[in-house]
Amino acid sequence: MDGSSLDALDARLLLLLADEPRLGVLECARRLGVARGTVQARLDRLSAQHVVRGFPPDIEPGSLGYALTAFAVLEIAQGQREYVSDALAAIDEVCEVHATTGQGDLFVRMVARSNDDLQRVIDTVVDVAGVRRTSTSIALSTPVPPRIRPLLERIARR
Amino acid sequence: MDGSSLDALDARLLLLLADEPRLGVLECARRLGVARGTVQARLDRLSAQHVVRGFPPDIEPGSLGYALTAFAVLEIAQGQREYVSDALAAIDEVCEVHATTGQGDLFVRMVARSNDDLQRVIDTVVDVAGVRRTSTSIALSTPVPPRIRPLLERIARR
DNA sequence: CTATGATTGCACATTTTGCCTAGTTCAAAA
DNA sequence: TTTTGAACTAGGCAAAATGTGCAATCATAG
Repeated sequence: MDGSSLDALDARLLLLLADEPRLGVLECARRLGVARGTVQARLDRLSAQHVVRGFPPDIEPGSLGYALTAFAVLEIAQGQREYVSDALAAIDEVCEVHATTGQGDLFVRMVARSNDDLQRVIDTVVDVAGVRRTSTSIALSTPVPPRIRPLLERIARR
Repeated sequence: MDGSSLDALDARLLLLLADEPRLGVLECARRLGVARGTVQARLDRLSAQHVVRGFPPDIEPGSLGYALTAFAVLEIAQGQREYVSDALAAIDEVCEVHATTGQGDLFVRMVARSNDDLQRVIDTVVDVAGVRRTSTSIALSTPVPPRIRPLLERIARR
C-alpha cells in the first residue's frame, strides 16, 4: 500500500461515480466489466482507507444565492496563523483557506450575495484579530472550475 | 423558482448525500421523515435544474501521488485571456483557474508530485503563449479545505 | 512450488426501485 | 370565501438490486 493507493480500476470506478453518483454497485460492475464483489470490495476499501473524503455535492454557489466569489491574501501577525485560521473557519462564507509560502500569508476564498454583502464578509475577515493587511480581488469568471478529474483519468488510462 | 431554488429540505437532502452518497432514495426518505416520492421528486428536480453539477469524489491529491499544491498569479497579455485559459485547462496538473479583478490576471491552482515536478508544471504554465509574468507560492497547509457545507447547513436550518 | 489475497461466478432471502393511483395539505389566485 | 394547482403522503406491484456466503480460479511474492 504505497503512496498511490489507487489503481486504474479504482480510478475508473471513481470517475463512474462522479458522473452518476446514484449508480448501483451492480451497474458499476457491469460497466467496468468486473464482478460485483470486486466493486463492492473496492468501494469498501476506498472509504475505509479514506482516500476518498466523500462525494460532496458540487454546487454552484450562485444557486444558493451567493453570486460573488472573492479571494483575499492575508498578512498575519507572527504566531497567529492557527488562531486566524480557526476564526476564518467559523465564517460560513469562507469556503477555503490555505497557508502559503511567502510572508507567512493565508489565502482565502469566500463568497457573498452581493457587493454590499461582500463588503460585510470582507470586513468580517479583516476584523479577525491578528490580521495585519489584506488584499482582495473578485473573481470575474472561472475558466477552470475545481477539478481532480484529469489526474484521475490519467490513472484510469494506465 | 427564484434565485435560491433550494429550500431547507433540498439542503438537508444534499447534506445527507454528501455524508453518505451511496444512500438509497428510500433510506433518505426515512431519515428526512418524508415520503419516498418526495425525495425522488427533489432529486429529479435538482439534477434537472442543474443546481447540482454532480457529486465528484473528494480526493486528497496526495492519495494520487500529488503531494504539492501551488498557486500562481498570472499576468497576461491583452486579449489573450481566453487563449491562455484554454491552454491552462489542457494541463492535467492545473486544478482550478479564475479570472480576477486587478490587472487582468488569472489565478491558478496546481498540483505536483515533487519539487522537481512542480518546477516542470510551473514551467509548463509559464510557457503558455501570452503569459507575461507569474508569481508563485506553495501551499504549506490547508486549514479550511474547499467546502460549501456551511452555506448548505444555513439553508437547511431554516 | 505454495501460500496469500484478490477476483470470479453463483445462489439465496430480503430490500429497494420504478411506476402508478388516490387521497390530503396548503397557499395563492379568483 | 371558494377554487385551483402544486407538492406531499400512502399504498400496491413487478422487476431489479442488495447483502451475504461460498467454492473455484488467478496472480504474485516468498
